Amino acid sequence: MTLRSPTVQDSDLSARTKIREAALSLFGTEGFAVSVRAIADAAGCSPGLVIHHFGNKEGLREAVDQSVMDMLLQRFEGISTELPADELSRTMGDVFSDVIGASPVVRQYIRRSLLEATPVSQTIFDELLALINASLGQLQRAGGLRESSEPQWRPYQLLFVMLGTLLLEPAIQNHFDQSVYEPDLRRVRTAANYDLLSHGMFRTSADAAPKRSKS
Amino acid sequence: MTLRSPTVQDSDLSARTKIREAALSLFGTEGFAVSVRAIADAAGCSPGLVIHHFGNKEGLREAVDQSVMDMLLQRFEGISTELPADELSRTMGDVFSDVIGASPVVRQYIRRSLLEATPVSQTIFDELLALINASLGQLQRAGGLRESSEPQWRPYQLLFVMLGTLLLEPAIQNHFDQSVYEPDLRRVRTAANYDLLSHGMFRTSADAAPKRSKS
DNA sequence: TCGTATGCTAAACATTTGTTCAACCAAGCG
DNA sequence: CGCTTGGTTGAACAAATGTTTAGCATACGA
Repeated sequence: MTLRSPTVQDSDLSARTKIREAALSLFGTEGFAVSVRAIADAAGCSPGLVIHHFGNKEGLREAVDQSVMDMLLQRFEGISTELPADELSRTMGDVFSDVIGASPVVRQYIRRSLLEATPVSQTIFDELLALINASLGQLQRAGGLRESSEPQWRPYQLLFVMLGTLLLEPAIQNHFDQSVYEPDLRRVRTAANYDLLSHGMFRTSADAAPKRSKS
Repeated sequence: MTLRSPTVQDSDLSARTKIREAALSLFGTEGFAVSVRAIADAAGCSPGLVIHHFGNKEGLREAVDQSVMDMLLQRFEGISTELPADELSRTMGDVFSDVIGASPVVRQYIRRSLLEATPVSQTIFDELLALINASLGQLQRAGGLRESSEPQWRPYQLLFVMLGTLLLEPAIQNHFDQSVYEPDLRRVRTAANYDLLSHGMFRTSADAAPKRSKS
């Protein structure tokens, strides 16, 4: 503890990081109930070192949460919502898919976090919602949104469509040969989402018989 | 325990059921890592009895899974997809919300199951997908669906919209005063979903300037 | 009535859990 | 060189875990 730069938490060189990443992976696949010994094995060190670095198991969880959050927030920084409206609505899904779905390990961890009521899950959720609301707001101002009697649910609907594949990935994956996060599949999914968000999927009577008189 | 009908597995009267329901609740809230002793306490019996009735902890999990599946499949039986097309598209969300979201305990258990890769989760998912595909097929035949270049993703999109609130309930709930599964909120959500599925939410250039020439 | 199967418990068992502790090693520095 | 400091380990510990076992009560059939 003699010379540490006051900018970040501490020396994040080798073993500490390796433990944290092993924990990220194992928490995601096995849940928080996974043993410290299993994490230590995966990191190639002794169980004692895990405790030495993170105080206790809960401290390790907080460190993992923090690292995931940092990564996500940093990626969010790079997203500009200052795009032309039609561009924005078309690329929103792509950006989301990139930011959230990049690494399988992170995907799994986020998935597991989102259904428990941990602080990090709430933060991720709120952050995503804020991003969506910013985009929707800009779209609204640019006249890129249909009017609706119940607009309050739109951010959530958008979130559902964009997070659906992430949340249900384990079940969905069984219906596909290649990973549903392959670039190819992601592209057609984004296109399908854009189509849904632009026109819906039900054909209404107004659509079926396109007349001029009905608004 | 004198007269038991040989139709079902065994005497399902009191203690066994109480253990199973306690496990259903605790698995949902705490995860499968919850201790047998905690389950026994919640059921008001000894830990030994849990093992006596279900063999081991894994057997208890299977029994809980089975009971949830039975309940869901039984409710699915009651759903008729033989409705007029416009009626079907309008009530689909309601039915789903009723069937899946009825009990908070079951909701939480399903949520936890769907994110993990257990057999029961796959069955629930496939069952939901089959139900949706049946509805979509009927809608398609009745001409109630828009044509799309990527129709393969529609069942999943529908699933995402309908399951989104269930999957993200813990995070969403923090943004609302009353339960998001209150009848009132469920109604406006269903309406909002119907609106989204019917018309989308983005205003396309075709919408903005309604001309006759463009297909 | 006896015998016996069943629902159930309390205590004990072996294993696994998170955590602690004493010691060791390597590196930096006087 | 000696001395300190921090990363690291292996063994140990207390608590919690899933499970087993012996025994108890009760109810039913013979």
